[in-house]
Amino acid sequence: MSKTETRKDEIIKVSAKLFKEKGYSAITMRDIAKAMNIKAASLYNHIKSKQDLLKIIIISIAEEFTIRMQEISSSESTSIEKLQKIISLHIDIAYHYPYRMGVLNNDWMHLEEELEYYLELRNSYEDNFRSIVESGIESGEMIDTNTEIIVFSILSTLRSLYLWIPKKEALKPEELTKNLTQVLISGIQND
Amino acid sequence: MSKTETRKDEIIKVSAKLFKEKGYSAITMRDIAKAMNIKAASLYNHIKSKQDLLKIIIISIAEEFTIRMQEISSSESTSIEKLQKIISLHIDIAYHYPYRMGVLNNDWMHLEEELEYYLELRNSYEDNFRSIVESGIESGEMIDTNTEIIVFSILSTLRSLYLWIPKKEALKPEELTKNLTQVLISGIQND
DNA sequence: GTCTATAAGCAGATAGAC
DNA sequence: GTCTATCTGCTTATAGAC
Repeated sequence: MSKTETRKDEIIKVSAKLFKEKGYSAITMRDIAKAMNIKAASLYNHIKSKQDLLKIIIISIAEEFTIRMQEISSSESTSIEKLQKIISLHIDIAYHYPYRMGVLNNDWMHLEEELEYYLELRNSYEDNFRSIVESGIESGEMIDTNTEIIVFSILSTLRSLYLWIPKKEALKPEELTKNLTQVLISGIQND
Repeated sequence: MSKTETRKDEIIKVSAKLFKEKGYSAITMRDIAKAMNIKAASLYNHIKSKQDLLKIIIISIAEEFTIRMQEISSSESTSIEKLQKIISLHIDIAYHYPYRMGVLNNDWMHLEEELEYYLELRNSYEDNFRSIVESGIESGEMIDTNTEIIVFSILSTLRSLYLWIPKKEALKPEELTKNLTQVLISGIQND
């Protein structure tokens, strides 16, 4: 990342925030321009198209998830430890890019040329996640229930973090990681 | 519910499916008409406006959630039992109205006149949920961790069920209820 | 209940001046 | 780098024929 924020970076930041709030389709180039106090035509001096904005916002973050998941997957750890690292990964990204996370979750289907590539990234991510859970069940670290339910349940929570993190400014990332790990892995019931 | 499905019911059903797939803003009246093999103008013989469709889809299901949550909240049960009933409630609605659930989750912000009412329903629902968890912690049934994290984590999973239920036709609702309850309440780690 | 025709406005994007 | 002016096509919705 360069030290100075370019005009293009600023446009991407503002767009991500607006897309997250109302969705890609509901936001117009005039909305983005207005939020930056310029005219819509001026945006095209910095970006190619509205679709170009969506691509930049989604693909960068999807690639980061996939790469870091690959690192976790191939690390020397127990399955439970890998799960803890996945939780940390999601919390880290949600803290840094809450708006992009929202766009990734809700507007990926509006990608045009990059849709197929995005789906490959997502499949790679989910396959790694599934393998980790399967290994955990085989090794006896995790309960022997339906793998898909475990993957679905944990991923649903992690993918929704972007909605929740900006609201609770009181909770530090370390605190959140600790508590969420406990809830997701050990459950909420007292023995 | 009447026995015969009216043309209006059919329009609502088709709209919910399309809205769920691409979002309210991305779907045009022409898209809905085309999916029904009629012209867009004909839709207006049955419904007032596009916004009217959104209102019907979202408010009906939001009211059902709030009413049934109220019943659970005021029932004579332990907190853990109430949580099990909430899980069943979400699975039940997600099985019956997967498309509406998607629209409720992702397009509520496009409600116009009914937005405030929707937010009241949602707040009522979440307040009841929070109270149940707080009671569970006080009574010692649940671990004494951050209430908001427990509420957020479970609700995130339950609200995403609509994405997942149509995919796994093999899993019966009873089976899903049993497994999901175990994962959400007891966790996934073996002792 | 569906159609054609059309109104009135808004969308993304470009050209060219400054 | 931003502006004004503008093109072209699409949007929701209505009027009125059948």
